[in-house]
Amino acid sequence: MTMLDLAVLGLLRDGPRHGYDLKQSLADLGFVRVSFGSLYPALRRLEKRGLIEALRASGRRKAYRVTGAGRDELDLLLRTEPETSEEDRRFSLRLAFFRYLDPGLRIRSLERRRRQLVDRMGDSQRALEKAQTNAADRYTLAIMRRTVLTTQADIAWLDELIAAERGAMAAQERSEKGGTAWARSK
Amino acid sequence: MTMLDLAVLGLLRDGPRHGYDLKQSLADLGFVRVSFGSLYPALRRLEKRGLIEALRASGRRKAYRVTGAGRDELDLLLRTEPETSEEDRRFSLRLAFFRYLDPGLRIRSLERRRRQLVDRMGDSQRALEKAQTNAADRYTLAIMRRTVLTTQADIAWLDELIAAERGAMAAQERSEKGGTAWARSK
DNA sequence: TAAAGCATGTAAGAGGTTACATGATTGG
DNA sequence: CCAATCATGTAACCTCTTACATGCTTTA
Repeated sequence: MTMLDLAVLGLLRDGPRHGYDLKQSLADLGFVRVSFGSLYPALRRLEKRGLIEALRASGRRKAYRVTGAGRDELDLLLRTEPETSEEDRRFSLRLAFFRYLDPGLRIRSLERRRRQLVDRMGDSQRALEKAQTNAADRYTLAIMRRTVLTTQADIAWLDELIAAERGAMAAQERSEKGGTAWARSK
Repeated sequence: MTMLDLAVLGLLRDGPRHGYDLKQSLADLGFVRVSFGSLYPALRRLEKRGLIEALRASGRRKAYRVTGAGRDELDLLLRTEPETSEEDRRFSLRLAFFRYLDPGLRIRSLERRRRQLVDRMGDSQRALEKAQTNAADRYTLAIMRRTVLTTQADIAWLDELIAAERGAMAAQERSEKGGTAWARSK
């Protein structure tokens, strides 16, 4: 299951779409430039695996929708924490489809990600300090400094996200424990 | 010429290295996990193109060094501004080998990069505002906010780098215009 | 009806990953 | 001397990119 497959599956979960149309949304998800030469084969791959199915509504466009198996597979992919090697790219993708993930798992996922980033920042800072004492090349130092700064910013961003998530969950719980009618209707 | 080829060429420019050894440095350059199955073929590719050559110093290790043609190719790659599609990844790699690029071109390259990032931030901010008025999904908004924050941080980092570069260039010029002996010896 | 853009598709080539195989060297 | 690690290499498989081919639909 490639990133592209996951992205397509997630996008189709909202409702049927055809290939040409998906291309736009894929760009928004960070696939700067998905070529049709990879998009159409991806659709056929997913179809062959029974995760999506084609609806020839229009004669020209070929829309696809996710099957039950596809929904199960997407749920599984969203629940499964990715390996370290894929961590970064997968995290953004999973986040894009977080609304399909159980709220409890969302927070756990965010906290796990936070731990990873904190670990990484420790490593980066140590590497930077070591490089500084070794009087490393100016540009090498700049790259390392950037890694530290980027990771810091990412952690701060995650913290906001986690806080918002906790707030939403608390609100959800309040509404479940005998809230008013409007509160129950999420 | 892939990112990997460029990275290997740049690393070897410092001096002969063998494959197993290169793997560590490649990780530092952002190749989280280059497999030997891609590294060794890359070395053979570069050798076939005459950009590097093997020195069988030890019986066990197989060190490579860049040839004259390899140095020319690297210079060309560093001078050439990458296409938009590759911009991000290439920029970091080029920066890692900036010391091999003409100082004047360095600043131009950094400023070009800055313009790209500023453009991108404009796009991101507009996309975010539009999504906010459309009451988009919380996570979609979070991803967009992250893009804006990351780009901002990157611009700030670049500004420091540009300032440092200007400082270094000014110092260089002063030393060239009849400085003292120790200043001339760069 | 001709042009421009929409939409799907395929083929060739390149490169990456995993897994496997193999030999050399070092340390206990 | 045996195990662990160093070090190189190959094969199968998969996916991506580019380029090309093809037909439909809108609009001028």
